[in-house]
Amino acid sequence: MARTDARFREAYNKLLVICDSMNTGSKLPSELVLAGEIEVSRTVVRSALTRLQEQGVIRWHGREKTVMRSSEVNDQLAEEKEGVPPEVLEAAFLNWILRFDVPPGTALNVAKLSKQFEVASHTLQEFLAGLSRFGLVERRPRGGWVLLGFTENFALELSDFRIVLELNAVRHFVKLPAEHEAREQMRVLREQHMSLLARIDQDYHDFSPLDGSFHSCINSVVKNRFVSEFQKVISLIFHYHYQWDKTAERQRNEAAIREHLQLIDALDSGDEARAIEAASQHLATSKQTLLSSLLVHNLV
Amino acid sequence: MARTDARFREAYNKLLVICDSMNTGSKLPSELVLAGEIEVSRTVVRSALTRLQEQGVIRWHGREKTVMRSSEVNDQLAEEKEGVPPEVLEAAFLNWILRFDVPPGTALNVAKLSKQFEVASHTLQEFLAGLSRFGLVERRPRGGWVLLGFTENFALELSDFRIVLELNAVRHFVKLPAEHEAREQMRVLREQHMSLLARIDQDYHDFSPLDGSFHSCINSVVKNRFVSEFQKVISLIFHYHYQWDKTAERQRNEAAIREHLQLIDALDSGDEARAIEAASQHLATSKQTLLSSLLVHNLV
DNA sequence: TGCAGAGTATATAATAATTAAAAACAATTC
DNA sequence: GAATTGTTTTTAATTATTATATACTCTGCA
Repeated sequence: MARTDARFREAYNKLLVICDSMNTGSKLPSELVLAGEIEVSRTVVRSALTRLQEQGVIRWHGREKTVMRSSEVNDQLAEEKEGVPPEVLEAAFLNWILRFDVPPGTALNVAKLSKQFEVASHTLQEFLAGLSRFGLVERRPRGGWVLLGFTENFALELSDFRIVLELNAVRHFVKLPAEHEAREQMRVLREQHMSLLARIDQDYHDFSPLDGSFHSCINSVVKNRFVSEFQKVISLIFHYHYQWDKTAERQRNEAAIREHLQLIDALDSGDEARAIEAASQHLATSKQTLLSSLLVHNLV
Repeated sequence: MARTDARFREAYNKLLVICDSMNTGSKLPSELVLAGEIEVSRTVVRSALTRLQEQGVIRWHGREKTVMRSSEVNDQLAEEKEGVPPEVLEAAFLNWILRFDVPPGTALNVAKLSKQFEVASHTLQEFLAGLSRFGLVERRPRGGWVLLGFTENFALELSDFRIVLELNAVRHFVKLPAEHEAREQMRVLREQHMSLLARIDQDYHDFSPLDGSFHSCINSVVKNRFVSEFQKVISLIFHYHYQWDKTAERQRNEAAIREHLQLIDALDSGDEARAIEAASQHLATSKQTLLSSLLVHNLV
């Protein structure tokens, strides 16, 4: 077999529905109209029509396509489930590495991984090629891939890069007018931080999503495809690691909230130097947390 | 045929040489030793040995491999040429886009392009997957790729990102001790700039490589895999565009040299604010040049 | 018995071949 | 002559095949 005929099956079933919606004896529209309706090419419509004629649902002669009977349940062709979208694959892959603590230097087996993540092997191949741009995996001379990160160095460089990007975002942020959307959002975030701080003893687990919203709000002011692409990977990695290292989670989160509030105030004041100072402070803490979580993990 | 047997052919030819270096009647070493010597797996050695026996060059029985005759010219198997290394592919691809002015939105045909660049189609596939991380190409829903850049927006975002990275590098650079390798290099670059400035009227073409060395010297102080990866693409794109826009090249280059010298002095002084100021100035000019070169080109 | 090397089986990844789908083109009908 | 259908060509996704790598078993000798 070559590729699957999922597209054909889907088109066939949709055509059945169209036939049912019409009275027996009436004529179907032209191939082009049907193709437009089902959103496939004429070729697929034609092969579906051929099958319909074989099944006796229609009589097809020249440009006359007459509906002969309404469809039955077993006329339907079984449709296969859709493939996994790339973002899900990315999350699943990173999750796998972090959760099962896959060591750096591990050889990645494309065939095995593609089964594990339930994607076509060439999809995974492409995904790895993309990741190799981030230095997370590397192609071996004659076939195969190796996982390079998360070494301490990788975490260090990632953190440093994050700091560069986020300080840049802060510089943009302080220059925004008060009525800007992001400023609005930040005021809401400020309230949420205050609220969480008041009930930190019980609800310190709620910090992780708040942290995510906070940082993505800051970064949202930089409209840059390169930055966004990186931000996606960075936030995933930080997110997973935070979930991981449970030591002193309450204190850690409380301290982070206070740092966030300081930064929010600084951003509000429009004082760039102060904002950079507050952001640097917080990002340095974040970096330290990531590194120590790696260290703790490697000791286990 | 499936994959090429280049590896086998190479091994076979190397084995012929080894046989020739021994006297007729003497015994070859073990399979494992031969494999180690030729740097292939035992499997390949064994299939080569089988072929050698078929050709009557050796007699092989159990662990006895006796050399029967010395090789003739037509015993040699023709070896195919090596594939294209990935950096060359990257350069060739960008070159193609920029030189032939491939418009944004162009559908990329993997089969055709892989022939054009003389690489395996899956090599190109992987390469495109990598580029998609930079937002230069995009996968279409059902197969195929589209070229997204170089639109004006792409150039803008690229320039902005470059500015972020390079200002960060400058911040690192000013903190370096006087005896640091990069400082040393910068002193040499300063001389080269002065020298070129003196003979700018004739030799203004020589600026492009000097510009490349200058910027890569600055960026070399940031040891970060993410930064380096981006820098590679960025410098390629800027390089190509500069070669392109020939309007006022002499004046443009002279002005750039003066800006470089200002930045070198500022870096030398260790005054961060001054260095950032000089770098911003130069990078802004650079950005403008890139944008106007795009504009000029689109008018043609 | 231990071990070095030979033989065998299985796994993996690169590529060719195949096929579904799309698009381009030509022919036909109203 | 416009719309529609029939046919051919092109394209890329996926499978099948094969070269290569590796893991494992077997054998002969010290």
